[in-house]
Amino acid sequence: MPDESATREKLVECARQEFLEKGYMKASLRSICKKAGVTTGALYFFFQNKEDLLSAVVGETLGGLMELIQSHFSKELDTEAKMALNGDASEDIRASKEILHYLYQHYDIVLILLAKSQGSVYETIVDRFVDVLEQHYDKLTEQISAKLGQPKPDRYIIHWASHMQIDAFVHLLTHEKDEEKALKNIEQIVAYLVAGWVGAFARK
Amino acid sequence: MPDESATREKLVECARQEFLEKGYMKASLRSICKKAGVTTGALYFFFQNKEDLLSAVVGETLGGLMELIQSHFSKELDTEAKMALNGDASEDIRASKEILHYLYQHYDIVLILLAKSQGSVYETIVDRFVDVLEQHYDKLTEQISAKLGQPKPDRYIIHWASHMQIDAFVHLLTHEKDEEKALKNIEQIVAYLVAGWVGAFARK
Amino acid sequence: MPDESATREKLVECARQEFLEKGYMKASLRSICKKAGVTTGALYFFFQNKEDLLSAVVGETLGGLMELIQSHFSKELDTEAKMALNGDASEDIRASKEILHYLYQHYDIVLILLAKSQGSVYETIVDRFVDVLEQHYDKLTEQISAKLGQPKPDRYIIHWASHMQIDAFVHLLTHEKDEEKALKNIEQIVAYLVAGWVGAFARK
Amino acid sequence: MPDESATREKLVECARQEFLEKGYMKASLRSICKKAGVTTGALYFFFQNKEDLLSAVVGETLGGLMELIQSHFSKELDTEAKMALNGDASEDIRASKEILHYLYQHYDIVLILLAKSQGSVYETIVDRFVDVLEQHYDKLTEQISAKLGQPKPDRYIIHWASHMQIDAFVHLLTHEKDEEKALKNIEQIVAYLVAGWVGAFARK
DNA sequence: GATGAATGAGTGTTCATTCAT
DNA sequence: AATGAATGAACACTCATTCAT
Repeated sequence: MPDESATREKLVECARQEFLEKGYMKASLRSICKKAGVTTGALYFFFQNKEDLLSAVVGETLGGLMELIQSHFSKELDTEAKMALNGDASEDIRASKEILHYLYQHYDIVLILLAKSQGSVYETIVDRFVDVLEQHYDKLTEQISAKLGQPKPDRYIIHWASHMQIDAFVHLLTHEKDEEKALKNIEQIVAYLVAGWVGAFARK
Repeated sequence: MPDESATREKLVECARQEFLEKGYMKASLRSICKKAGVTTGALYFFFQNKEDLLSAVVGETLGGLMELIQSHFSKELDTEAKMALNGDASEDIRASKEILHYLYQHYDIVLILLAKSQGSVYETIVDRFVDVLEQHYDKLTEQISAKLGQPKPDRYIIHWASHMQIDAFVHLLTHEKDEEKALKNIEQIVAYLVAGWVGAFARK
Repeated sequence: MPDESATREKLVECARQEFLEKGYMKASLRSICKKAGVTTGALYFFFQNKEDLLSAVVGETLGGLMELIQSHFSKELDTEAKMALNGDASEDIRASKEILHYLYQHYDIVLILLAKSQGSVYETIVDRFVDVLEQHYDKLTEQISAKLGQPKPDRYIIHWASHMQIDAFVHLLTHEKDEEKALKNIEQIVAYLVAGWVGAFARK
Repeated sequence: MPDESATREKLVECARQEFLEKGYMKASLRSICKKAGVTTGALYFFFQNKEDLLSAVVGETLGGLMELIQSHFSKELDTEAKMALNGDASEDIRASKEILHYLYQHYDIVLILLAKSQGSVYETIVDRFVDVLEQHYDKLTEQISAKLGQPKPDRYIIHWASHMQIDAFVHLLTHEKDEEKALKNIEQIVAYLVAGWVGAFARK
């Protein structure tokens, strides 16, 4: 929004391609500039350094994604707990599809974030997503265990399951380029994960 | 086995440390040689290039691991199918623990393989593990679906679940340094995963 | 006098800080403009180049200093020669204090000139001060040697002693931030230097 | 002594020229390598960085000079004090000539050290020389003042006079390329400085 | 078996300066 | 009077790799 410079936009666009192709570390600023038809000096007029350029590529999308995830996983838990007890995964599926849609709308950038950002500040971004989910599931299992009169799953298993859920998105993205097919698959994945939670309670 | 040169071994050992510390891409051959107290020429006498050195570090352990996994997931499926139908996960747990034990015995190298090999041939190693599991589960679900008279889960969900299972190991390894604790956690994970399979069948 | 632009003044002010902090060579025009809140284009509207900017910072003060020195060392020499012969250094001390006061009033700029101008036209400024003194002492020693009937000190020693006198100011400035203390020290320095001249005559 | 590589020596030699010509900061490693007919990689095989290269150029000579100065100014002071009281500067002259000879034998390098090292670790090297002299003169004036029954000159004036003495060497070196002429001049300089000390005592 | 030396292309980054608007 | 954009050359430094000895 704030910037309308054509050169800047061309740089961001070429950087996106380069990061996607080679990953952050192997990406070459020279190569990006060459593609964009400018000199390195021009790049450094718009961006402070390599990492800042990555942020420019990724920032907006990341912000939106973070918001989306938080909005889904920071809601009132009561309804969700009840649905979970009834084995109703419809809400989970709806949320997952919404997120998935966002991911596919920003396909390249999300891929850079999740799989090509090694060596940058974003290399641990997955962990931050996991954190959000983990807090959500911590509270949710708390409620469910209270209602069931059964012990809550281990901290570790909650963390792990949150991780798995994020990994499920990553996997979809990296293995299925077509959004429609991905949307079909996500339903089954959610079914698997929901059933997994059942196992997590039963076991304990 | 084939090599008994002290220099070679020192190089491999120092390379292991360097790869573990910095990851494959950021690892410096110079730095490895310095630690080993030899010159780069010596390194290039024993190894063809950087990647070959990584193979020397990782090869044996990887081979053993591949064998172990294959031995577990290429057996006769009949018994396993029956156990699965009875909800008996004891065999799965036993197998998982055996693999986990192997992973912890070769902790550093496995970590390099699974989390520090980006930029090398091994960056897709996880996929090869997944392949083995996928083939196994493909056949297993075939049998189970036949016995249940229910449709088999999708190809994708089989692939994905296999991936999740491998990721579970990766997660354990990277989040839990202590083998004993990891062994406790794996039980719950297996419970979760087994329950997940149930969900995968039910859905379809 | 000639310029009243607020931007120009801000630039000169910020340049002064930067030059003082980093020295001429390491000073960055970018950094100066940033501090001043303008772009490099603005700087180049007012100044031709980096050196011209330094001149703007330093020019007026340098001019005043040059005048002051010249006014002190281009006077009639007769009286001074007589005082010197009587061992009376009071006039020298007075002059030195007046110059020193000027230096401390323009502390930053003088410091830039004397110690931070390497790489610019002013890196040899000390030599120009020395020239003035040298001419003065050349004539003065001429008179004194005539009156004493003793040979004049060597050209070199006259040049050197002039240099020492300038260096004395530089040293004071760089080692003593407080003007009052500097004023006390200068008396002893003058005593040292005057006595030195005696030695210069005696020797020859 | 320790190194006999022709390339290394050529690099050191070319670096000496470059540092002398442009000063440390403006010296370009590229340019040095070009002159030496090697690539930058070769330079970095022998030296850790730009500063290390400067050390290689300057180190030995600096070590020798430091020793020489220390050997002259760390001796027993008793004789010197007596000579000073008798106005006998012959020993001072002898020492100064010996040092001066050393300086002229290593003309280029000394010049680099004293006048071209700004931006490197050596930019404050003069201060270290001054320190040695200052300590020497502190003790010497102590003895002399005791014998004279007169107060010792100020700390500041001792520091300053030490500085002047070093500056005298710097001045000679930078203004007189011919050692023989320099040797003649030094006698008069010493006479001036010795007389100056007399003034320093008288004043106080 | 291993060294010491060297290559050559590459890295991200900074700089004073220019100029159309 | 000043901006925003861009140049182009330079910088110190690092890398995997090679090879004569």
